[in-house]
Order: sequence, then C-alpha cells, then structure tokens
Amino acid sequence: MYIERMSTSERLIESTRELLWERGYVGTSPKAILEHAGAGQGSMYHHFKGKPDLALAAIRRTAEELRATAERVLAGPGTPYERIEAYLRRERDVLRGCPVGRLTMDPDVIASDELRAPVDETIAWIRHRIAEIVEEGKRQGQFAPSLDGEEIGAAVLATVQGGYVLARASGSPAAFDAGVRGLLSLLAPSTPGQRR
Amino acid sequence: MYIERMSTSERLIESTRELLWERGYVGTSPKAILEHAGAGQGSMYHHFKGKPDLALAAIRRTAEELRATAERVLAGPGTPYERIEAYLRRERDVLRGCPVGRLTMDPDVIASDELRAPVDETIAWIRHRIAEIVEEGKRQGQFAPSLDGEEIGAAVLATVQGGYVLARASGSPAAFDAGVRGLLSLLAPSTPGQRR
DNA sequence: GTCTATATCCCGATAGAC
DNA sequence: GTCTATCGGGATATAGAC
Repeated sequence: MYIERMSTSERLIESTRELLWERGYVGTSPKAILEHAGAGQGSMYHHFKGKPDLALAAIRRTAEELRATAERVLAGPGTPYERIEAYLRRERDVLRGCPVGRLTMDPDVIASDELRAPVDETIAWIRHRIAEIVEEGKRQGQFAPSLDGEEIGAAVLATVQGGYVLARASGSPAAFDAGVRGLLSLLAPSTPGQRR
Repeated sequence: MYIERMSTSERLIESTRELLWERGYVGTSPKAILEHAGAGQGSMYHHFKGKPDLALAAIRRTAEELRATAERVLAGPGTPYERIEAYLRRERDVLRGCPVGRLTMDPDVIASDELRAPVDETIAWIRHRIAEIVEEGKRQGQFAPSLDGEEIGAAVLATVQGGYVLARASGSPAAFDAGVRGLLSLLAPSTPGQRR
C-alpha cells in the first residue's frame, strides 16, 4: 500500500484503519498507531484532537470504502438473485472479519454516537440496497411475493456478519462459506426465472 | 443473582463473566473485575494464575450455560421447523449481543487456542444440533431433500450472530427481529407438513 | 485466604523545544 | 509539523504482612 510514501496524516489514518480492523478500538493504543505509522506523539496531536478524533477519520474512510465495494457488486450484471449471490460470494478476507461490523462489538464505539454513526449508516445502507434488489426480483417474478425486501436484506447481511463469527470461532473460512451456501439454497429460484 | 452471597472465587468468576460480555477480554481489566467482585488483588491471584486463567474459567461457564439454553429450546416440542423457529425467536438480550460470539472479535481470545476452544466448541455444537433437526425435517418431508443440514445450521446460527451486529449498529433490536423473520420466511414450509 | 504495598510498564494527553 | 520530555493514572503482576 506504499504507506511510507503518504503524508503523515494519511499514514496515521491508514495505520489506524488497519489496527482497528485487527484489534478494535479498545485494543488499539495511540502508541501502537504511531509505531505503525512511523510518527511521533506530536504529529498525531497536531493533526487530530486525540484518539477518538483519529478513529473517527479512520472509521469514516473504512465505511465509505466498504459501501463502494458492496455497491460495485450489487450494481453489477445479472438477475436480482445473481447479484445477491455475487455479494454473498465476493472475495473476502474471512478470518479478518468485517472492518465495519466488528466495531459493533466495541463498547467504546457503541457508547459514542459519533463513532457509531458511520457504522450504522453503512450497515443500514447495504441492507436497504439488498432490499431494493429483492423487491426488483419480486416484480420480475424471481422471488415469491410473500418475501419482504427489508427482512431478506437483514437476513442476507446477518448471514455475512454472522458468518465471520462462525469462521473466526473455528479458525477456518469453511463455516462462512457453508452459511452462504445454506442461505442461497433457501433463496434460490427453483426454476430459473420462476417464483421459487 | 445474589453475587454477594457467593464465595470469593465464585464472585470473581461471575464478575468476569459479566464484564467479558459487556466489554470483551481486551476491555476488561483485573482491577475492574476486583472492584465488581468486591475483592482485593491477593484473592484473585490466590485462586487464579492471572487474567487469562480467570477468563478461561468464566468463558467455560458461559459457554456451557449457552449450550444448555440452546438445547432446552432445540429439544423442545414441535416439528423441526417449529423448534428452529423457537430457537430463533427465543428471548434474548439482543443489544447486549451473544456472550460467546462476541469473543470471536477479541484479538487476544482468537490468538489463544485455550481461550478460543470453548467458543469454538459451543458454536460448532449448536450448529450441528440445528443440522440434525434439519435432517430430521427432511426425513419427515417438511424440508426439501436438496437442503444440506450443516449448511442450513450455519445459516441459522449466522443469522443470529449477525443479527446482533445489525441490532447493535442501529441501537435497536428491530434489525435482529427482521433478519430472523426474513430467514424464517425462506425456511417455512409453504403448507404445514409439506416439503415447501 | 485476604489484604496492602510496591514494581514495571503502558495509556492517553500536554508542553514546549526545534 | 515534528520531535522529546513529562504527566497522572491504569494494567498486570509480585511480595509479604496478617
């Protein structure tokens, strides 16, 4: 990622993003960030008000990047089912978990409306985006009219977020893949183009 | 919970269980445990080798309790679908999250095979238990023969674990409930007793 | 068994030199 | 803008009195 070529401020944000992903907010100290970024104390407090301020910048960027990645897949080609399948099957660093979702288990993030906001917005956005695609599939007759877009959206996103939990518990991505296959087997149109 | 009536060792374990649930391993200090338990430093290091040893006792107990709670619901009355529904709909402290699943986001827990083991075993056990029930439903013709028990088990458990993530992100249990309803609408036999 | 005292290091932040 | 020095407090553990 050529982190050594970035400005100090950029290096601080990128280092924070990586450490937040790996160790969460509570487990990430300013000292660890500074060492990773190759900067001194003064730099950090010159560019940011403190740990929460730097974390906010990092979380916002990670959230925006995740949203863009999801949209690239969800707005891709194919039927509604195929686009949801593409989202579920997209390449992921499964054992690292979701850089946004993992923050919901961080007590200090959840306690701060400011830190939680980008997490909430990103997750709500992806869920709603899936819901729209489900509704599109219903109109096309690919999904049963009885399905609720928002509910299926929640189930799809939860399967992903929970899949990370299963995978990390077992130390293997296999459980994530199994959950995805299970959900897809339930969602799959029984005949292509038909209601189920 | 009458924590004040327990032995010192019991109070330490129970206090650790509560703090691990609330703040995770990294976010829980021996000092906080001692204050919560009303004990001094010496007591803790007399009964346990240190923080990891005390956490292990706490995690083992929480894991065993969760497994027992799940089994009570999964072994209950009703058809396979109804028992899975009962598991998904059972009363939960949704915004607190899963006391076992949340540990998978803790870097120090995942880094230790000893601390991770009870987490892994509990999650694998519940997943397999659901898989058995799905297979039973297949034999009874309630579920389609094309479904894979282990995959559906993974999807069901992932929906629960991911539901906590969605709920905590939004600060409301509604998203958890939506995911559960979404999954159930996909799993539901279209006619009672029929294959779908 | 439980307590207090102490040790060593890390945490998050500030001050002020350069 | 970046550095080092320093601060008050907390993390984790040990020592030793009672």
